[in-house]
Amino acid sequence: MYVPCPSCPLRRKPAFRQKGEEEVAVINSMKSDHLTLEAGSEFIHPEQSDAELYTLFAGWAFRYKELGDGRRQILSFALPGDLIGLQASLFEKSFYGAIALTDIQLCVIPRRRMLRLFERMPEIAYDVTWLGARSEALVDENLLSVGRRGAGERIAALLCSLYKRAEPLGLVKEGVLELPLTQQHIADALGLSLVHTNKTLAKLRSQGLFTISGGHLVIRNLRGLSRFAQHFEEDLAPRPLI
Amino acid sequence: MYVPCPSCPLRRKPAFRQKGEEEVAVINSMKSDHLTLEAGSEFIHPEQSDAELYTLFAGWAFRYKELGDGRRQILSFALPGDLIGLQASLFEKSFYGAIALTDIQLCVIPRRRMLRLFERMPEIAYDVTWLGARSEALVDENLLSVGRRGAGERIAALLCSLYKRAEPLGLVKEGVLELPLTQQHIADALGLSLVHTNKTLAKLRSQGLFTISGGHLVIRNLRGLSRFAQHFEEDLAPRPLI
DNA sequence: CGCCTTTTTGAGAAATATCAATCGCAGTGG
DNA sequence: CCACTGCGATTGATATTTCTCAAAAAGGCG
Repeated sequence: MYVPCPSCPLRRKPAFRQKGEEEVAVINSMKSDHLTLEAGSEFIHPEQSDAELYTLFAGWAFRYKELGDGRRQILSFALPGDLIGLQASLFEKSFYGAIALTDIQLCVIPRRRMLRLFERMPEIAYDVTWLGARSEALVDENLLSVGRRGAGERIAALLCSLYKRAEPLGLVKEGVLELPLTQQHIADALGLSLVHTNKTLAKLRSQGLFTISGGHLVIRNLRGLSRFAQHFEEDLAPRPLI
Repeated sequence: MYVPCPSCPLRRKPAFRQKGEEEVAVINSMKSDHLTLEAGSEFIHPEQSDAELYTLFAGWAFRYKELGDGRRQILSFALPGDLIGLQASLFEKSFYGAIALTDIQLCVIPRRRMLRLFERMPEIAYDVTWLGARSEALVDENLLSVGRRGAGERIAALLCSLYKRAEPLGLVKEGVLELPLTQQHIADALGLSLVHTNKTLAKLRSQGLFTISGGHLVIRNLRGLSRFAQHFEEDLAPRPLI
């Protein structure tokens, strides 16, 4: 399957800034491939030296780092429209790995074309930089969580954040968000152990702020959950889609 | 005091990539000011809507975020040559604050000139993006620390990282690095309490891997400290200086 | 049904936080 | 010179949080 950028359904979502035809055409010309990968595939490897730049077209993924003895930290989750691999494609080697959480589709922008892209269309270069900055903002927020929020607050903040990001992508249907995270993923993202994550999650659920089962998340009171988590950031929108 | 980019002493350090005259001239033309600020000054405020882009010319600074009730997380430390404020200058408002740790000097690049910069010199735009990605990499590494390393490892990793970054800037003299961090800063950066930071630091010191007193850090065994911290990242060098 | 992954539970151990002083030292005013 | 003040470092005692280990329960799937 190959989706040409001008007819990309993502581009029409409210989450994204509408672009002119010419710009979309240039983006399309940069795109070298459209990949389909199974859940669990690692498409950027730690230490990999020739990673490409990707836009996640469909599905969920995450970036992670790990220590020598196997301890793993998830750095950020990626949703459709997110750019993945900017660092990895800019540097000589990647300092992180990226794995598909669900089956995914990726638009590929070859790293070699990056500089040419900067020369050819400065607006797009600006947008790439913007998206890189947004990616850092996501990690910043995560670091705040892991460093300063308690276990319950961390989980609440993560759910809020994902929900707020998923909504303008049209991923929330009738109040239900399909969340492909296992409790292990949540623990890995929040710097918690699996067991503690499970117990804390149970406690939160029992307070009635949200429901989560079988991969379906329903937030009964987003305002209240945000307040509990002290999570007050809205997702920046509209944003560019490369 | 005003330092024109072509005669910038920083630019000659081994940490930085040497640039052509023309490029340096353009950078110089972008620079609108050279500020001198006292230690403790906050030069980017959380929520600020019109932050400029800065290059730290001299001194140390840090970026931070905080929760409503005052809990504070330091996101990253900035050393000379580092770009600060890319997110803040790209977005409508800043999601973090930035404060001078020591007396500092900043080169100012007005946010308004950013897009023009992208049009005028794609190589520089590429470098800005590169520096933004490096900034994210620093936060990634911090998040790994806070999420997965124990207190001792966190401190060791932080010291290693700062030392490895300071060295190519010529800030390490006869094995001694002047470290302007208070234990409270270390605690804020690592997601630890002040008391625990103090006790852990004392324990580490007693193991003889390093010495730290009166703001002077001497690492006796960088290899050993790195191994203990499981910190194996070298600072990327050479890198662009904007 | 049997096998695998994920979730859940219980119990005890370890790490880290909090509270409350005290100490050391540099600057400051008398 | 000395008392006084303020900030950062240090210490001891105690309270919480979070982790680890071990095992059982619950689903999903061929």
